[in-house]
Amino acid sequence: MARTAKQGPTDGEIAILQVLWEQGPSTVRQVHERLNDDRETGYTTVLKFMQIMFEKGLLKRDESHHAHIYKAAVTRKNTQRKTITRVAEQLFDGSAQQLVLQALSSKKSSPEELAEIRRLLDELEGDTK
Amino acid sequence: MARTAKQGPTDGEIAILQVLWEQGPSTVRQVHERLNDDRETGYTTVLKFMQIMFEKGLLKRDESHHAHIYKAAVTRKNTQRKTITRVAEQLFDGSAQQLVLQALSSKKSSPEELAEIRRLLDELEGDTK
DNA sequence: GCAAATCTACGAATTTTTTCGTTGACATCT
DNA sequence: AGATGTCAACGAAAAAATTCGTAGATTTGC
Repeated sequence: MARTAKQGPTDGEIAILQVLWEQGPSTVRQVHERLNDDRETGYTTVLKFMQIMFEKGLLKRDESHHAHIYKAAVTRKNTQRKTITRVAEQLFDGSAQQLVLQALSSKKSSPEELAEIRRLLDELEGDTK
Repeated sequence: MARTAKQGPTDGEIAILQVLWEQGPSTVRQVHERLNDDRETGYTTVLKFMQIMFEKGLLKRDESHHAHIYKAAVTRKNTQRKTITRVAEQLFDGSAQQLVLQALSSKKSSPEELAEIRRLLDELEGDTK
C-alpha cells in the first residue's frame, strides 16, 4: 500500500546478507551454521532463501564447485543508505536530519561517539561553506 | 528468521498511522481519502487494514458513532524510536551512532540543520560531563 | 417512510515471505 | 565399486501481508 519506496530486502534476507558481509563469500552451509548461532533454521530454508535472493539479484554465486559459493551482490553501505532513506520517508517526513536527531536523543552516546559525530559535522560544514 | 526484534508495523500500516498522526482521529473514509492522494487503494482494503490494526492494538476506536472513529494507539515518536533501534541492530551492529554517521554523510544537510544537530550534541555532552 | 448513500463485518482470493521434505546428483572414503 | 555424506533443485505448504467483493445495518435526504 504505502510502499513508499521499492521494498528493500526483508529481515530474513538481511540476516543472510549480514553473514555474507561479515565472512565474505560462503557456501549455504557456512551461512547456515553462522546463522544458527542466533536462531535455529533448517538448512534447506537457508538454501531456499539464498536461491531466491540469487534470483532477485541480491546475491551472486559461483557454481563451478559442487557446493556453490554465494556472495552479496549489494553492498552493506548501500543497503544502509537505502534503508535510512526509506525510514526517513516513512517516519520522518523525508528528513534524514530529523531521523538523526531522534537517533541521537534516544540512544545514549559516549563522549567519544559524540566527538566523532562532531568531527563529521565539521567536515560537512566545510563543504557547505 | 532474523526477526532481530519483534517486527513493528508493516509499511502499509505505517502509511495509515502516518495519516492518523497527521490529522488526528479519523474515520476510515477520511484515512482512505487522504491515502489516495498518493496511491489508489480500495476503501475496503483500508477498512480491513484498520480493523486488523485495531485487533493488533495498533489503533483504538470509538464505536459510538455509526462511522467508527479510529486513532493511533502508538505514538509517532515511539514508533520512530523502535524503528531506529531495529534498523541499527540489523544493519549497524546495534550502534545508533553508526547509523547517525551514515545518515549524515549520505544526505546533504543545510547549515541550519547541521547547526541544530550541533546544538543537540552540546546538550548531550552536557549530560555526560 | 423510502430510496440512496455510507459504513461495518465477513469471507475469500492474491501475493509475498518463510519453512521444509524429498529426490537425485555429486563427492569422499574405503 | 559401493556405502556414506553433502549438496542443489524442486515442489509444496504454512504464515503473513495485502486486496477486494458482497451483504446487511445505519444514516441521510427527500
